[in-house]
Amino acid sequence: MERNVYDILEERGFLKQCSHPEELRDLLGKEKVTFYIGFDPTADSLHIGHYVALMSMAHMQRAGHRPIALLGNGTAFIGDPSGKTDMRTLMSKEQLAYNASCFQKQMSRLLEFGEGKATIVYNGDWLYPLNFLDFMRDIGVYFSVNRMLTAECYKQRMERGLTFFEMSYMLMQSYDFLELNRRYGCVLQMGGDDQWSNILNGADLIRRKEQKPAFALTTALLTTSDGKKMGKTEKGAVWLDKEKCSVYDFYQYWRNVGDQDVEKCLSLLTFLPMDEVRRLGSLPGEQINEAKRVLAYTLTAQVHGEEEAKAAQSAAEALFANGADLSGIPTCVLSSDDISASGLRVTDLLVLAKLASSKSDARRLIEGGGVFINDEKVSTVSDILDATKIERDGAIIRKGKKSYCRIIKA
RNA sequence: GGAUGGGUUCCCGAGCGGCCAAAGGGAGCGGACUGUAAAUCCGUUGUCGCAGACUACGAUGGUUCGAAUCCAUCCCCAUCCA
Repeated sequence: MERNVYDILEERGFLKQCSHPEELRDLLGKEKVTFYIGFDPTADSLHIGHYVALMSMAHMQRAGHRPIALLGNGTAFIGDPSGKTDMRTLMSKEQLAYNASCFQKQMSRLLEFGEGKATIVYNGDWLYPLNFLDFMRDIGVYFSVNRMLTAECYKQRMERGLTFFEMSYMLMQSYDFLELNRRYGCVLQMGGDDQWSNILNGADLIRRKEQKPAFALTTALLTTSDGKKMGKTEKGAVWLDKEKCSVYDFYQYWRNVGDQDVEKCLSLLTFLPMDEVRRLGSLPGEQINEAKRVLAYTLTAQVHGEEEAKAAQSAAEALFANGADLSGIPTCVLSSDDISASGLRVTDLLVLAKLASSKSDARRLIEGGGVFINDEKVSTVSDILDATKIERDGAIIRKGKKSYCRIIKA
């Protein structure tokens, strides 16, 4: 008898809250369960926060259950308000459709799609045609405002203000669950712990309206040991798309996680057996770097493939431990226009290499002594790179200790 | 709809006619120290070839030699009343 996936999720630290733990565990142990997680396609790539959710889906699928990835092109049309303070930006249906297709591509690396396997659905399919009055009569009546306001997530919002839309977001998400229950016999919704009340209410809706069992389960959010959100870089989120976050940067991000966070990352983001995870996580002192290498390599390989991961790893070894292969580090190819426009001034090159956000920024970096070319410190702001250095293998320009870019002539 | 208080740089938050590119904190970046970690200390954080100029304090106009600071209109937000 295989292990119950519920126990696996629990052991790996995914489990946060569950509406009916015993009942759900039993169910997962005895039959193929259809479940779903929703994703709002508000960007053209998934980021690492989504990845935890994908991992939980993958574990479920490996245990024989059937995942549905719901793409919220309907809900995202208005914008998800939870936790956001900034204005929700309105997105066109076309943009949402494009984003959704990007999501789908990235998901297929971890989930197996096909007949009887994982499926992708779009909630716009049923939300766009929805009639407001019907919806209120059929669904709205099941939601008590009093009860909603006692929910923790709304309590916090009460201080800053709450719009009617935010209240109804829960109804829409609950309705999604109901719709999936009817269409696909979906009985479980999973998601990040911040989604708890939305998910729970969906399950309740099914139980009340359909008189059928439905379950809610939330998984841990990726946070650092001091409770901050993980997956942020200077450029924003850690994206899964290598155009938005280079493989090298991706690798480096994990290579540099805090000591306290390695074990958690290994267990949530990789499939390594737990005793190995625990062994790596408890390595003392400097040896913990071994765990970080494993994490960085394994996760990069999962997301970008073995080849890319190897390149990133050897580039990292090359730069930090004087290895040889530099092919994997980010490279900036200069056209002859770039060369004449920049005059090969180091400040301009830093901008071209995306190591500095502006020339002013570049200047500050140089003044602060943080810029090196082929390991020689750039001492003055007005420095110009010798044109012969970008021939052949090019010049390695470095910002600080960890950011590199190879400058090479086209 | 009415009353009151607000909208400031990445975030929080001071400033309330010139000394403001704007205090302080957070976060980021760089340096030192290290283990490509954390903590700590130092520097830095609008743009442009630096001095200097330009663009910025919800939006648009106005008053002033001079506005983030005063006035008008508008838009948004919070609290209370309906």
